[in-house]
Amino acid sequence: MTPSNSDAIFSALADPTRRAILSLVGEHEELTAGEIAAHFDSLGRTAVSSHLRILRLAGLVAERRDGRFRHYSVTPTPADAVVAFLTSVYQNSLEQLASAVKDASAAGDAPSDRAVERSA
Amino acid sequence: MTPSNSDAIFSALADPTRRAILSLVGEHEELTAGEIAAHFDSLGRTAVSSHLRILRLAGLVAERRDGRFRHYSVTPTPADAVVAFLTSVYQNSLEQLASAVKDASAAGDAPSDRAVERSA
DNA sequence: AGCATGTGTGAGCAAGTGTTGACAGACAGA
DNA sequence: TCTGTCTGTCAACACTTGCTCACACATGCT
Repeated sequence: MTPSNSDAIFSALADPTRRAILSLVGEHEELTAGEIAAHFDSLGRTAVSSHLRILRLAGLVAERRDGRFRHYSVTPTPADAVVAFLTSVYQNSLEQLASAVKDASAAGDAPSDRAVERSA
Repeated sequence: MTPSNSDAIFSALADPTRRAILSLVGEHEELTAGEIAAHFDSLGRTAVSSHLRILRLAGLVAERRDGRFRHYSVTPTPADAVVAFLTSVYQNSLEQLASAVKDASAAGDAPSDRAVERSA
C-alpha cells in the first residue's frame, strides 16, 4: 500500500484502547463488534466501533460480514511495517531484537501455521 | 519497564516526524540537536526540541550534554516493549515475525537504502 | 410486512497535540 | 566580563482526536 500506511499503523497503535482491542482480538480467532465492545465497560459501543474503523483502515484488523454481525480478526502482515521500522532504527541491536522475538516465541505457545505472504 | 512506558513509546512513535528523527539519529552514533533540526527544513528548531523531549521521556533516545551541545543517540532497549506487544498480538504468526526480523537483520548489513517505508 | 437486533456514521463538544514566537540558561571565545 | 552560540522551556494558537448522542442501514425473526 501507500507509504502512508505506516503512518496509519503507528497512529492506530498509539491509542492504548486500540492496542487493547487488538490484543483482545488477537486472543481469539474472531470477535464480533458487540463482543469486543462488551469487554470495555468504560467505553461506549460507538467508540469501539470508531476504533475498529481506524484499525481496519490501518489494515490491522480484517472485517468479515455475516448477516447482522461483523466479525473482526487480526491481520498478521502489518507487523512487517513495524518490524521494518524497528530494524531501520535499531540495526545495531538487531541481534538482541531477534532474540527477544525468539524468547517471546518460546514463552508463549507458538503453534501457528497461519500462512502469510510477506510482500517482497 | 512500566506498562505506562509502553504508552509513551507508542505515542512517541505515532508521529511521523518523530519516527524520522529516530531514524535519522539511528543512522549515526550521535547527533546534536542542531544537526537534527538542520535536517528538517520544514520544521522549526523548537519543534524539533519538543519532539526530542518526547522521545527522551519515552526513553527512545538518550541525551549526552557536552558543553553547549546536547548529543542524542538511540537507546536500544525500548524496542523490547514494542516487540513484546507485537508478540502478544501476533502470537499465531510469531514464526513469521521472527523470520522477518532475521531477514531484515541479514539484509541490513549491505544493500538496502534503509527505507523506513516498505511499500508493498 | 413489522419489529427487534447488530452495527456504522455524522454532528457536536471536550481534551489532547504540534507549531510558533519570545524568553532564559549554559557555555566558549575574545 | 561581555558577547554570540546552542539549546530548552513557557504561553498561545490552530488543528486533531476521542467520546457521546441520535439516527440510518442491513439483517433476522415472527
